Amino acid sequence: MAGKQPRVGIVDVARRAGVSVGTVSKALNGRGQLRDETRDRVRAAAHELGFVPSTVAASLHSGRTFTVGLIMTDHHGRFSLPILSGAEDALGWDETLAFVCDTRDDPIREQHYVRSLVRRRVDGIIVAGRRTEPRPPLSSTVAVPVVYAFARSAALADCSVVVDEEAGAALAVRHLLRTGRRRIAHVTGPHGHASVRTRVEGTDRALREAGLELVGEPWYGGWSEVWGRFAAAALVREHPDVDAIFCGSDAIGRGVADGLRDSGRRVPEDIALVGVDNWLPTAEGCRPALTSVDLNLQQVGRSAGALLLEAIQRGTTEPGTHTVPCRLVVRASSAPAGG
Amino acid sequence: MAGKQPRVGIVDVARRAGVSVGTVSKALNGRGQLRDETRDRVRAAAHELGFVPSTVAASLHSGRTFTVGLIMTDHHGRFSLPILSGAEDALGWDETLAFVCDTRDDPIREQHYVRSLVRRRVDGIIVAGRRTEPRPPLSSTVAVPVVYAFARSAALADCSVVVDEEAGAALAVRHLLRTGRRRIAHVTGPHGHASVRTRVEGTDRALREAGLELVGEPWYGGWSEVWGRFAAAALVREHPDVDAIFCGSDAIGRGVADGLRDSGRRVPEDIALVGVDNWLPTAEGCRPALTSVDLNLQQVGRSAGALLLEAIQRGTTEPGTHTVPCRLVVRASSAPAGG
DNA sequence: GTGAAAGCGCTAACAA
DNA sequence: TTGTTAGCGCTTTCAC
Repeated sequence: MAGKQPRVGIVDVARRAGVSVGTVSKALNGRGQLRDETRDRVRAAAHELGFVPSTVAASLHSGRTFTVGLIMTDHHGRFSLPILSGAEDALGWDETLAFVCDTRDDPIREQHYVRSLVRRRVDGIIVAGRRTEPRPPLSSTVAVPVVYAFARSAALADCSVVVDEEAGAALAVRHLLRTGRRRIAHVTGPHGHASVRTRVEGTDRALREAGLELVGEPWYGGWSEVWGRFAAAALVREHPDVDAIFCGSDAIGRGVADGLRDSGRRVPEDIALVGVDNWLPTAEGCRPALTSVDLNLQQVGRSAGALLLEAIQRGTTEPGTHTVPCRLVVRASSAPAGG
Repeated sequence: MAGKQPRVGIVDVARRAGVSVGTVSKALNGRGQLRDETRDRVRAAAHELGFVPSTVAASLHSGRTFTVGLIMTDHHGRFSLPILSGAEDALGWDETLAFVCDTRDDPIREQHYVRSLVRRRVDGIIVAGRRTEPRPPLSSTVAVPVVYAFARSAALADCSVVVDEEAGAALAVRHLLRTGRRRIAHVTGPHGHASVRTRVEGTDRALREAGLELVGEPWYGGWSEVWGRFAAAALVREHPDVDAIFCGSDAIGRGVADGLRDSGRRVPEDIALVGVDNWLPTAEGCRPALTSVDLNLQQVGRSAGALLLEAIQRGTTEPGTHTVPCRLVVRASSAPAGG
């Protein structure tokens, strides 16, 4: 449909309403002093003509486009979509629209996108990471406010919003302790990942605070279910008395659940489980449903959006790393042993 | 960082290079006839000043923004992100950027987004569905080309790109037949879903072509693993001689796999399994890994992008429903019984 | 209360 | 080969 019929512009509306373009502008934007009658007449004319004002023209004048860029690096959007959704909440989804750019892990592509965004005069950029290691900042020549979300910028003066994973891990462990578990093990992802190390720290701290320590060493491996299954089997062989396992991700947790069942252990009766991510397809598909640490990504997005908005309005970002807490979502996998 | 230092514009470059703005424009866009020396001098000046041309100003003049809108209705992006990625390929990701709008299933919100997109003068809009039932078209007053992807528009004259799910189902069934299965059952989602009915048709057709028919009736239920587990148990009780199950989704397939194992059946030795979606977390997490019908969503996006591009350039869309074939991804769950 | 006119940053037709 | 100028569609002083 449609396409080439010449668009109706403000002058058409003006002609139709029998006023000047200036008046139309004022009428439609509710600015200036106009007689009600005039305002109504203009509105009517605009409506009849199906006039849709062009923000690109307005932007040219105001310097603001009410547009932001979202650089994402996780093609599936598991992290970046919740962040986008939160950012929209903060920026006003009915005001500000987001260009979504999937870098596909290509730095060249990322650079292109950034240039593209700046050329389009976005008001700001949110850079959403997929891993939590600090990431190289965008070229400092980008004359637009930037907020990093989930993965902070390696430049500490940049504005970043991250998840408090250390506290999240502690949350999980304290929950297990509260439900009566004492012999807690930890099966997690690759030692090379910052997330993994941070979560180990949180785990250790919570246990230490309770005068306990981890059963065995953390089991480092991959993020996959396969790894979880394997680790579970090995773990119960090595530590038959373990009564809870904190898993570094929901996928691992799910694998562990299956592995335990294969080994003849019941979840949660014999062994309680907690995962991380609260990714519904996995956590809820798990048997039994998996208690999980939610990373609050939407909240990360909201904070990032709010900080960006401030930066846009004040002209400068609140520098430093801002932290969002985790949230525990309790499901069947961690019911008290006595329950 | 940055923010308020007055932006460098084309006039600054002109002054710096000692030429007029027209010359700068020509030099930077490679248009007109310029001495090489001049062109270089301008480029140098632009570079030194960190000049980034504003596409918003250019758009005002050209009428094109090199920008499209992507309306999505699946918050997690499982369908729309691959579509976006394909669309970018077709539209040229380095040329055209996409505003991504998650309607959150709210028609009001959708309408707002559409108005917002039109105000921003996007060159076109892609509407990505989450289910395959024809969806209500955008208001016909939208004076911008629109292509519907995955879910076609209820208005047949609109331009839509959909997946050939009927053929996809037939593909799955023929694969099972080819690997020596004869007693094939079908466990699928809610009968109310168009996808479900279409896949049943494809299943029936492929069986009929082989002179066979479905074992029992299709098992309609939900899209969940829970349903798959339940159905598997009931199915083997009712039809102990079944040797293959075509599942309406990977989640169902995974549930079925678990249910069969619980019932003491081996996959694929006793019973082969095929799912739909080829969603890696599920298909590859499945034990054994699940053979699956890939919906080729990226290809859907590519087609949608290409059609949109044509529409933008020619000023009108290729009307009608365009179809993209499925693709079978073979994994362990459907290995020949004899293998 | 309303209109006229000067831009916003860039492009392109026309002059020089 | 380069400069001048008239817009693109809108906002906003400043006159009337």
